[in-house]
Amino acid sequence: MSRGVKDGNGHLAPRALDVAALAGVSTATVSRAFNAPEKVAPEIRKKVLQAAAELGWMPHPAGAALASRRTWLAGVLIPTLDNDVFASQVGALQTRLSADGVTVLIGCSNYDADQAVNQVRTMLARGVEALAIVGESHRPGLFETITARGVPYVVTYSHRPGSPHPCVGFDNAAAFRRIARHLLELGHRDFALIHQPSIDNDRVVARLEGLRETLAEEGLALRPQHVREGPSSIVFGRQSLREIMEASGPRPTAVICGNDALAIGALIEARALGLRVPDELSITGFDDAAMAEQTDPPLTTMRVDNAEIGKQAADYLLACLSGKKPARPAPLESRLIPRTSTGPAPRL
Amino acid sequence: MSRGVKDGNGHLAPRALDVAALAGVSTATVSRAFNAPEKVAPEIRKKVLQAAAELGWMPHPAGAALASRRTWLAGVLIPTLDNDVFASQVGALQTRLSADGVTVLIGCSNYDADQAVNQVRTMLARGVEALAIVGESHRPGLFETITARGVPYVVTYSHRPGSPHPCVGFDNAAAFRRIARHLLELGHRDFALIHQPSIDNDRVVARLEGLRETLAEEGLALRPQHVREGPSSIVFGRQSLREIMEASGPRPTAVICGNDALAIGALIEARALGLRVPDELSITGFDDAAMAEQTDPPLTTMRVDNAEIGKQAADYLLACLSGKKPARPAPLESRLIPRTSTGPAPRL
DNA sequence: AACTGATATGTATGCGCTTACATCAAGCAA
DNA sequence: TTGCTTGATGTAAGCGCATACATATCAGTT
Repeated sequence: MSRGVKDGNGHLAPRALDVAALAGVSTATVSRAFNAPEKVAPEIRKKVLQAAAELGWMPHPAGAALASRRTWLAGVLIPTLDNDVFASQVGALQTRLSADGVTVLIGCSNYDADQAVNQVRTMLARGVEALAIVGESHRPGLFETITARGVPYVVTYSHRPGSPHPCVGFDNAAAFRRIARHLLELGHRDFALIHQPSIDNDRVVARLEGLRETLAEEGLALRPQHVREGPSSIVFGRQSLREIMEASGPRPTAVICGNDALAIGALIEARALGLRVPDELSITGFDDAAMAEQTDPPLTTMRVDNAEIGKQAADYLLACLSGKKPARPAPLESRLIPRTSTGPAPRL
Repeated sequence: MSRGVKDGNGHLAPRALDVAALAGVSTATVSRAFNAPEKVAPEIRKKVLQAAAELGWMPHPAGAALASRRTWLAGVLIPTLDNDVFASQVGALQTRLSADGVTVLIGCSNYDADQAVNQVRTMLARGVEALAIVGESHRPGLFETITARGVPYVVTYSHRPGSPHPCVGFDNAAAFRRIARHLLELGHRDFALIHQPSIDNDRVVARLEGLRETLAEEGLALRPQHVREGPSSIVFGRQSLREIMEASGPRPTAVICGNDALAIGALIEARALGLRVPDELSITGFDDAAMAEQTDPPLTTMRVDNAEIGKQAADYLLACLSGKKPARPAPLESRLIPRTSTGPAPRL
């Protein structure tokens, strides 16, 4: 050990040179023993590994990154960790990437477009070599910043036909079309909608469009007083259902909710209002959360495999990193899970 | 630009030297303009910043880390992101740390002690300068590895009196003592317990001890057939309550659950069994999840401020990083939220 | 005018590692 | 034997930056 710098314990941090000395080889061989084992004679490699273990040495990532121009870092931009949907995407992404030695940096935008840009900048400054970004409605500069750096990226959670970006996700519009079809087939003609904030959120916007489109095909539309937009909480679901049911004019026979929390709120409030579900009112959710099949009645909802999104996004980015030009991923399926919170529209 | 290395777009990545040339200063001044603005004349600084913006330059983290011996990286080890409790801790930790320029690396152990050690090793190899670790029951070597590197750390989520580690969290044993007291005061004498896996989980173990201890003070104990350990899911809660109620011998009048999911399951099953809550059976949860106040009846549970844990852990680590020897954090409060899933024990 | 001290900037070294290239040894064909 | 090839190892040059130290500048003193 040749330097004076000590770590917090008064020990000297070993370097490749120390390992090399102990093993009786050069630093080049030490490096190769770790990064290109096939180029090193087995017995030499063993000596190096043993010396490293003895000194507790690991390659210093900064030195390695500098010399090799590889950071083995990837970033993921999500709205928040406080939502299972994104948490499981991140979890799966990380599991897959770390299997290939890539470490994941997480950036949360808190649903704020400016924070999103900042987070991406920060991750880029950290040297991430690939990025997964939830959604595609971001500040204009965001994707330019990324491509200007030549960093491969993938948009997750949504898979809009015609998007200029590589995406891993499902077609949000199609998912809501599916829900609408389900209810139309049950004879519903009067719909209400309770959904999460749509600003800067292309997933939500796409869903609304899918819904409007499908209703329009039947000459139907949502009455403004039957649409509520707000935080995706049980409480907002309850409050919204009450307001919708108290509004003047004809009552809806089906309430479509942007996620299961809102739907559970609606379900609870329906009970409080003495409305029988599904006899008098049908309610749908989205996500198929664990709670959805435990409600009374169990909730009809759409199931999306978020872990699969994370995994496929990771696969795509890994392929990019290994120099391939992978094909654009195919859209994932979202699946209607019909339970008993939906039923035939009540006879007039 | 002097080198031949190109990024993925065919552009050359600018370096401090390029910025220096454009601004007509030395690289030292460029560095100072970013890292020690007060040492640079305002108009020169402005020129440098402008040149950097023009070239899209940001300090390369590897070079910076190598030269300054600072990585500005911290790690957090949690069991899983799939649990709100940990997700919000991480979220708050990250928010606080990133405000001070520290990036967070996340390691998930998936409740597996070996993975925990590996994740910590990986993060250490990445150069993290501080670590937050959920819980203290880990493989023997884990904390030694950390201290051998001289890396400051903090244990989160639990705050056991007498722990050798600095902890940010609440006293799990005390929290369950509180629950037990609450039920004892209501006159309950026959208890059941449904809890999550206790292996490698000091938080759960501490809670069980707190409970056993408090019951023992009254000469009471849990009958083995009234204790169920398994996954913390609604389904397991349901199934467990059924088994407990079907067991031979006297029935419990109160069921204590390890978290709200289990309690909600128990609540649902109680209804299915035709048991009136709280008249015939009291049920308690833990965590005070959003759903807890929406159940029928609303769930009596313990509230813990997980975001506060994350924030305080971050504060502690930040203090360590700035060279202080901060005092050991005080335990946080967990608070009983009495709702109507608990009531007086039924008369015999 | 000469000197002092404070402040701003430049010079040059090295952080720990990877890797192109040089070197060397050994095996084999001629 | 010689020359050539192949594979294993060493040599040494950076990677991009921060920073100790040297130098320059200038205001204020005497």
